[in-house]
Amino acid sequence: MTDVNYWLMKSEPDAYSIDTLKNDGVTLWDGIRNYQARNYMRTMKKGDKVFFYHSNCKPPGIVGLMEIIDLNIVDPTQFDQQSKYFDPKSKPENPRWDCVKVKFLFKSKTILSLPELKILFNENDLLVVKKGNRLSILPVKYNVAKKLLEKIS
DNA sequence: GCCAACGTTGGC
DNA sequence: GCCAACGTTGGC
Repeated sequence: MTDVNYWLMKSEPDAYSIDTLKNDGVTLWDGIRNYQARNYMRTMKKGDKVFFYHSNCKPPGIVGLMEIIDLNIVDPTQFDQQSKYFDPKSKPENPRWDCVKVKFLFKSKTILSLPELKILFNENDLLVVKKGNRLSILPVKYNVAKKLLEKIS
């Protein structure tokens, strides 16, 4: 076993793409407004690896790998009235949403598309292949992660 | 653009 | 606490 955990995080490439992350190097993964996704983030550890998934695009799929470098950061967008992620119910003395900081590691040599993922895995192995799955942050099992890494490296 | 899945909200 | 209505995600 290993103490590194693996995750998958989705982003629409129009909003934030793997190329933008490659250019930025590091970024704050803000705007998460789903409790289950937030709770997964709270269990992350520094050094965990994250598959970057492009959603709502053609084709959707895994486009790269990143690493968790910082944890438990209060999401600043929840207090920003100009932000689409502004949450009027969240109070600075008791913030509702937090986020992690990630670092770019590498781009997939070729995109590992959702159709390919569906051939390789069932929904018990990898939740992103489940029809109607809307969770933007998912845990990835170690043996599944190993297989994914082989495919994108 | 459609719609399935499912989380959230609010009336009661 | 139930549940219908509504909103969002995201594949197709």
